Amino acid sequence: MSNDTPEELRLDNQLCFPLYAASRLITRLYKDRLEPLGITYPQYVVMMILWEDAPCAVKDVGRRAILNTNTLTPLLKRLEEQGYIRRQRDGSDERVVKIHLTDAGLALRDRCACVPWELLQSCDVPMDKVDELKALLDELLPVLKNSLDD
Amino acid sequence: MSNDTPEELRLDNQLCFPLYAASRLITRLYKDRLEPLGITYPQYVVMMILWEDAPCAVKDVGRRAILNTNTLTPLLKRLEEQGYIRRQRDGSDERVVKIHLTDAGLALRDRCACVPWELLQSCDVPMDKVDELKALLDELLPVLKNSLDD
DNA sequence: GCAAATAATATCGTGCACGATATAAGCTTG
DNA sequence: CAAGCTTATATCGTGCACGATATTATTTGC
Repeated sequence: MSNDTPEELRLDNQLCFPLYAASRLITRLYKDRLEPLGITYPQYVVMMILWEDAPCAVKDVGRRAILNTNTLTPLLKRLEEQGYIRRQRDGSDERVVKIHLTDAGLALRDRCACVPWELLQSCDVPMDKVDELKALLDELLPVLKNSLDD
Repeated sequence: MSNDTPEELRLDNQLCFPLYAASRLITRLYKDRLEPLGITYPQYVVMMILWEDAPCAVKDVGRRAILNTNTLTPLLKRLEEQGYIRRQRDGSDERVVKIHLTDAGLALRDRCACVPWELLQSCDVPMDKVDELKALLDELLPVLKNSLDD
């Protein structure tokens, strides 16, 4: 019996599926290393942004992480409960909530320093492939952002 | 004031972040085209598997989609409510739930046929880059699966 | 045959992700 | 300076994702 599914609807021919699957698998890999620190992968992304830019408005965190406040507000509240950040209204513009790093939040950076390296070690994927993949994704990302603005 | 964040913790140096971001952006792109059909992107992935393999045990859908029953069971129930599939215990092994396509489920395939092509058109990303990216991801995926089994 | 191990689904709890809507502060323009 | 527009954040509802655990059916070893 032949299968009439057209080629373009076969799972193995999709670009999006391996992207979607790889993203989830990597999040699982991170979990083992981030769970002892009490944070999730999306929280880790937000912390990376804050380690570079804090103090930083919620809006600016969202712009870099490509996340809206409906995702960020509860996530930031959880980070605040953990004691890693402080949320504080900006005096000069009361609409803005600025995110500040606490001492624990800054200290967390040192405890995370080995995570990216350890992760690369754990799955032996060749370094040149990683670089190639990253270059392609960095090219794709702005294109995707643009087509969502239309 | 200098920023002491080590290079490997900078967001722009991560491989995983653009993967995570691109995956989410693409899901948003799909949303516009799948919403009129009443399904989400993960449901679309499951339907692609069923168009190839139905009738098919939940376990086998999960193996291909890389999803466990805690995600699949509710997702499949929603597809059943929409009338696209039928869930039915296997007579020869009562543990197994086989997923069957309904007529509407099969008809949905034709209505989805243009989706992958339309999506590629909507964001003008060059075809050779897409192929390159897909090849790299198909190489990465098995490696990731392996390192999660350890 | 029957207890223990294994296998296939299901359920539960927590945390994203996101469209839609609400709220409140600031800005603008007549 | 007031009505209306814009901006920043928050809230709500739905649907993944997934670790942990429960449930029921089959298989395995004695």
